[in-house]
Amino acid sequence: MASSCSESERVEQVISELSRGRDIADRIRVMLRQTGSDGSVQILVRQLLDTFNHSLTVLTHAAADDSGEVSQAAKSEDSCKPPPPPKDRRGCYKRKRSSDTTIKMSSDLCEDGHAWRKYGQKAILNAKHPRSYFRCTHKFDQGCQASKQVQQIQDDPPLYRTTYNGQHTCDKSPLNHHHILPTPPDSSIIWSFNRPVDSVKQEEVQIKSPSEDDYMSPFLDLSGDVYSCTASTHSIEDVVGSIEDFLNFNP
DNA sequence: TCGATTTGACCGGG
DNA sequence: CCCGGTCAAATCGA
Repeated sequence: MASSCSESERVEQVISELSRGRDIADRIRVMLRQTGSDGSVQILVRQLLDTFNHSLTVLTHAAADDSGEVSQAAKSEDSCKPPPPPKDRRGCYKRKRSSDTTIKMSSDLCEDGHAWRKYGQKAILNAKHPRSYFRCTHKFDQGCQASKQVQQIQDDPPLYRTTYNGQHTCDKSPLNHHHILPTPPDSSIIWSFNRPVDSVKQEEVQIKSPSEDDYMSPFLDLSGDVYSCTASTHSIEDVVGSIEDFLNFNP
């Protein structure tokens, strides 16, 4: 892992190229449908689309994992502070399972329409930059369970990964945030891992989809460089793991 | 003064 | 036992 910075840049380029390939394949699929072409050809094109989507998923995951190689030499112990009083916080919180998680890759920290309150920051092993933890400002007054993590995964150009957890149940405008971004999302990649009962996200898919047919890939492709993946029964790790297995046949 | 952020400690899953 | 996620006291700033 000597040159992971340039490596992540290359990964981004590959992601971009794969996106184009996926779009082209998608257009071919539409044309085949319109011309009533051979069903077996359509299946092949569908598989091609899946391959593009799988590859994009793996690369995004790899870019995130690979984004740092720097030492965690920031563990400086402060010895000049008085010892804090002992606190018993056993059982004071439960770690959440990663259900209903949306990962957004973005070149800037654009506003998503919700009020967030930062509650923590942590240096992550093998990551250059610390990860910041946010929860909805209305967590306590309205019980909103939404939270997000933001981590810079690349320096030049800056690339941020924002992981959204949970749904906003607060009064603020719910969940149109992908559509009300002040800047066009063409520099972002959004991966949504949702259950099919998640009507809000499904609506998002419908809005973004080019209103076509009944393409039944588990990977729903959206317009532009925004992608969504529906994982009906799997966790993100399961999906990514199976994709990685799949890609072992396509190195 | 009060809400937001920072930061080190604590907890628990893997 | 390591490391990521969360808590909460200290600090900041409007």
